[in-house]
Amino acid sequence: MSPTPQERRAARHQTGAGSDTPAVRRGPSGGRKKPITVDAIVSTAFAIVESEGYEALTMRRLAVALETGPSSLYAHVVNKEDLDELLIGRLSAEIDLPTPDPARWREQLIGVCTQLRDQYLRYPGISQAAFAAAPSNLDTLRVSEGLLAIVLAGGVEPQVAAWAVDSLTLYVNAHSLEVSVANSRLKRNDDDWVVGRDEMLRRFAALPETFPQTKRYASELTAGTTADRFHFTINLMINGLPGAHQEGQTPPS
Amino acid sequence: MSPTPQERRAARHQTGAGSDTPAVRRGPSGGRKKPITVDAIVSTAFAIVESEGYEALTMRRLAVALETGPSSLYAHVVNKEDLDELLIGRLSAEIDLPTPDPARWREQLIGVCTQLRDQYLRYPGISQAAFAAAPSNLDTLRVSEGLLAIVLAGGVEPQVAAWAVDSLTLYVNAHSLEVSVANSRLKRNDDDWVVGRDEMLRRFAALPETFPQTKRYASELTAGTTADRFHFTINLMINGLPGAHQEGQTPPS
DNA sequence: AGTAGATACGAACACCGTTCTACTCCGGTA
DNA sequence: TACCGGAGTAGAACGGTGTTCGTATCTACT
Repeated sequence: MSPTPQERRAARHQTGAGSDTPAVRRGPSGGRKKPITVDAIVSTAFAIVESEGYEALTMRRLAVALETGPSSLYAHVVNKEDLDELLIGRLSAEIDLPTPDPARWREQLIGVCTQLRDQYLRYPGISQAAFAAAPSNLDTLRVSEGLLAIVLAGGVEPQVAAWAVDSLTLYVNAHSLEVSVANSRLKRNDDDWVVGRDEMLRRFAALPETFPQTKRYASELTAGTTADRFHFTINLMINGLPGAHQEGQTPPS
Repeated sequence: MSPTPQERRAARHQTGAGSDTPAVRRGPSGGRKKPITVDAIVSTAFAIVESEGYEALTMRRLAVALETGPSSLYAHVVNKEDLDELLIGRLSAEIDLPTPDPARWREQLIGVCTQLRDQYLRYPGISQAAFAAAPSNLDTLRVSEGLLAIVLAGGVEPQVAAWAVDSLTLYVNAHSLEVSVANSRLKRNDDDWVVGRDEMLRRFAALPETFPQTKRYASELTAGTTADRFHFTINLMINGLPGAHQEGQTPPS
């Protein structure tokens, strides 16, 4: 009874929906107002990541926020890796997936990807955890299922659709991670990190003649916000999909 | 004279080609056969990453391999972060860039991306360092220049070309990182990590009815090697580029 | 010959994830 | 009612990390 953290983790994977014990309150609740639960741990972790970034999320920092010791966490969580999985699990659980509409499948796809990006950027650096997280998690699998359904609704061949979903999610992760580290770089300004676009243009202009294209198209290289680049790439991948309803054409009805 | 590591790093960025001091041999070479140089540090680091993975590359492990103490490294390298930058710098320096051929620009692009992936996978997990590395490094900038030249040779509009190069390199990094962590996962098998394709198929089949598409197309979802998926995505992005010579058509000559 | 400067390195600091062990308190049972 | 097993809570500690400080050593120039 009262499953160990290891058993909880196993239940979160594909081994069927684990029979949830009612979790009767046991043990000491001495000077403690609120007992430590997995949910409380995850919520506090999210608060830390949101305000201080993912790299500030340590077991000790988390324990302090919960007014306890680091070892107390291990009664509810297997690992830090396990905690990471819980985080991206809850994050994916809050993505809402539209019912696939064959006429609007491309924008639906963009919508879900944008949701994912927004969540990742809201909790800076958390996409690093998403890279390590197992795809066997039920919550992340739910998002994959939703994406796959949308692409299939677009009439894309199943094999292409399956791989495209993986490509898209991987790119969303990568983009979010890159933006997150760039943002955290310019916060701690001690590093010689190029900040503004004009500064970047000046550096490109000062480049030796070995970089002709970079010098020539410095303006294009530094143009656009991160959001612009995000939508550009997502569109690049989606438009490449040979769906039944191509190139924004409406179906023959 | 004898630039500090900070100055060396600054020279590696875009502040022109730093005047290289002849680096006359100074200091003690007591019981030491070979002096510690930046080059020796980087080479040893590569050897460690190649054989034990990026996560095994610690300052202490590196110091042991060089038969010295950890603090000795900081005379040549600013940071671990700086060491990472040196690593991906040398890695990019070994990419050979073809002279752009407008007739073969797509395969040239694939070739360079494949080279990058091979290097990243040869040193497992090093793509993590590539994410954090500043794009202002001269060696990485050389690769970007080469890629941009190829895409431009394909007749792609400059703005599209500039962004596409970024998208491509970001995806190559992400793919390599994902493959690396997956490989390192199945080495330390203590985790309940799904290994084989058949095991994955069985898990997908055991999924609840909430995952209809995933169950239906489990075969497609688990099909293909990582290399297959890599080339699929690269082609997806490249074929989406509206170049002058579209869809494998030969130019009108 | 002597000194200045560059190099090397041991010791230590603060922090990390994790484990071991003891302790406290509750619920069910005799 | 008394008790006792077990679940939840912590404190202390272990091995590991990146990094800094102070000091010792050796070379090259004055």
